[in-house]
Amino acid sequence: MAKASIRDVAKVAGVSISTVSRAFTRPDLVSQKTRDKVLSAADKLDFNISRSATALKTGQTYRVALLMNEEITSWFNMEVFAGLNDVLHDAGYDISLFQHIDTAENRKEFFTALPVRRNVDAVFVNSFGIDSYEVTQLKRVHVPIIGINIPSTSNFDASVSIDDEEGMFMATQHLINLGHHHIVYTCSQAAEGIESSIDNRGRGFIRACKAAEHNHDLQWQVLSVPRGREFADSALTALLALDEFPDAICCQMDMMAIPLVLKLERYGHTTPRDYSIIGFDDSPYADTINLTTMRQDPRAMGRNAAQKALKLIAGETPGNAHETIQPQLVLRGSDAVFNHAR
Amino acid sequence: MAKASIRDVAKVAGVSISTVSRAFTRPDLVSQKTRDKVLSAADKLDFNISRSATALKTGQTYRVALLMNEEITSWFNMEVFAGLNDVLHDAGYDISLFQHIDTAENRKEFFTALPVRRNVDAVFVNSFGIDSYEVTQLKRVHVPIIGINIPSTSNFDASVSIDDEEGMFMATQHLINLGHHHIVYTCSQAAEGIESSIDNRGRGFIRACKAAEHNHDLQWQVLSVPRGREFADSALTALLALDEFPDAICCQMDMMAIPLVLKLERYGHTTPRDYSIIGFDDSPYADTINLTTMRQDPRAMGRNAAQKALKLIAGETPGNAHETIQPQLVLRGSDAVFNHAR
DNA sequence: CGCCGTCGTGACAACGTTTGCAAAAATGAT
DNA sequence: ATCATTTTTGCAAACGTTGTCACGACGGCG
Repeated sequence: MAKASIRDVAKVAGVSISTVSRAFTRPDLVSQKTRDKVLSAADKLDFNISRSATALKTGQTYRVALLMNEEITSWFNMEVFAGLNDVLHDAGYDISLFQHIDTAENRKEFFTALPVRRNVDAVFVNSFGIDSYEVTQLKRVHVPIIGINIPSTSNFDASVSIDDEEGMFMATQHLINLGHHHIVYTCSQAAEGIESSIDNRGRGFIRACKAAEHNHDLQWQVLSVPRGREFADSALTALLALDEFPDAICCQMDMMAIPLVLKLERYGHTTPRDYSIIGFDDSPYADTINLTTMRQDPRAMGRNAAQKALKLIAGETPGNAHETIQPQLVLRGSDAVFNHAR
Repeated sequence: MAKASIRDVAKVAGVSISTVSRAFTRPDLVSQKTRDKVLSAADKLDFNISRSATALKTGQTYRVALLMNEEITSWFNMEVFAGLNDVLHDAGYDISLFQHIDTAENRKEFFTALPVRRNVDAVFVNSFGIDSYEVTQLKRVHVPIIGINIPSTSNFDASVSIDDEEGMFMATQHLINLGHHHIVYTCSQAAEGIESSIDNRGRGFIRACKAAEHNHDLQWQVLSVPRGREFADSALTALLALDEFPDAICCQMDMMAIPLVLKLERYGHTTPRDYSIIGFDDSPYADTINLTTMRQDPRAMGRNAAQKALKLIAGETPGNAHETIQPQLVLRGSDAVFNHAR
């Protein structure tokens, strides 16, 4: 009862096991009448097709792996996951998450043992840098590899990324156009050795500032604080320690910008009255606190990546395998034309 | 090359397939020398044990299902997921998420077809009410069912829940003890037909108020707004429309409290100067905005549930199958003794 | 020197599906 | 009716493992 197989169903329905199999996987190939018999027998016996057996026979596991480095519950990661799930769930796929790629040890172990090998049909690498040895190892799983926000995607079968540098360039330019003279970029330090695509944002900031400093009377600087739980507080302290408080702040991400806005308020710095601030992500609460920010849509990226994966699994080549998406400036209330009167 | 089987490895290593199998699953049973031969052959051939084949043979799928109703990326759900993953990943299990249980249609389909049947070793039901028909159906998967924050858990094999009613009772009592006279409870309306454990919080609020209204000069009311994206804004509007602004607000959840604190500020209501407010969850940013709240630890709940599941899968009975956890009052800065002078 | 226990290994039969091939049944045209 | 199609069905051989059983080698013991 608890474990009926296709054989039992066949017996009860009075047909062969092939017919039962077809009734489930290729219903168009069996007559209406037989299908009904099979289905009701299956219902009676609490039967469903076993995915494991199917996987064994067909070679398709109907699983994919999502590798991630950062905190598993981060807003961005979960949206990507949801996007993948939107597409893959309907296609009959399950997604296994691998978060245990955080420490150097765990990484090493993961890329040596490759536990996903022969157990997934595709691998998604989400938002962390990976060195050439790791890429080489990963290739040994012999399934499509899709990168999401990965610095160097050239080695993967497909990828979708945000244009981090261009996005921050635009954000910075917006601040400059508003007439600000003293802009600081706050970011948390890059992890040792591991390059992340988020680090490109700083480059965009610097490029925009350098491009503008000839024409404008512009003072700019980068404030890099240690990564970890307290990075927003560290940034706050550093900001307040500055000789002169800036008239604009450009944040590496909303998770930096949001606490900053809230806490600076307590020190008498109100936006947009006293300074402009811009975030990056358009994450939850950005809207609530009226934060101007660069929007990226990680869920859409997930869906996009999933579609590419499905194509690759089917043996086709997706149209534009490597896609770069431009983030969009979302104007809200945390920026304003710089008041020269001050 | 891309798909070596245990047979190929056996050939290269010059041993039988049984030995290869044992080298992986019961390494203690094969000699050091043979194991090395096998492992190096496996490495050469890019081989890993196929989970599907193992699952087929052993009857264990090494997968579990996590059913959820609410928005997949909600903080709470993701923390629960992370907690499950903490324990289950190490035990060799993968977690498949089922979010497509949102509309009545999808629910019906899910509980009729039971796609998880024969494909998982356990089912977790996370934070949504489920009617008796659905429970009956779910039982037909014939694997352990573990509830997480489910109103009536009696039908499950195990469960872990927050004591929502008692938690909100405590929160309300705290507000009353602070001397507040006019307390409103803001919540989003319960979904039609589907009872959620979160709805118990309202009962705790009412109970605390009723218990206190004889001794204190207490005025209280429940403000229930339509569910959906805009619920915090609706609550804000309703609050401002009140004849008299309350001196204390009790929120069903942090996601209600946080926007309220931020937006009320703009209307000149500052906490704790003008009113006290208390949340429920201790979600991200609660700390940033200094919100006093009832903390629950969903990640720990996930781990707890996972351990129970592992026991059940192994055929044992977990110690206390049904556990209720008390949330804790986290005192921060959004509450104060009511200033009678006002 | 024979007996027994232990250890390491191999043979082989499952586990529950899918699928190519061929046979049987139903349908249509004459 | 007959024959030519087309639709529906059954047979049987995989797919890649695990686990039971049995066999040989080895060492200790009487």
